[in-house]
Amino acid sequence: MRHAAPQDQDEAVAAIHAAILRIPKGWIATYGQIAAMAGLPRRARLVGRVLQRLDPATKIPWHRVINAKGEVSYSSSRNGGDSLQQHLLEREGVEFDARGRCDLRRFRWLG
DNA sequence: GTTATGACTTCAC
DNA sequence: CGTGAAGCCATAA
Repeated sequence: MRHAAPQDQDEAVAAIHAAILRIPKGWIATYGQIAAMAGLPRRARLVGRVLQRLDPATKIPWHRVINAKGEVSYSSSRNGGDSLQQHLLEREGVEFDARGRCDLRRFRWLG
């Protein structure tokens, strides 16, 4: 058989969603961390791609997912507001720097 | 088929 | 801590 896993990618996306949903409130996780706990060690980019393509009314706490720099990633065509994500995190107790960065070693979810 | 781009990561300077 | 370069993977043209 040539195709052993035709919808393998779909499972990966589902795993990413589950991992993000697993993040407790007031904590944050990086793309690489999410990818790793989802079983995708080298697919941090895939996580970002999934988050950009998910629905505007999703129940996924996408605002808890940030990059390795501890800052909220921004896109040219992101849907919604620019400071929305930071605002949501601040609401959950995450402190942000004046530059829009937070201390990863303090708020990063260990899993 | 190749080339370019992107909600990324990591190392080196 | 900032900037630059290389790496990895999926989507689009």
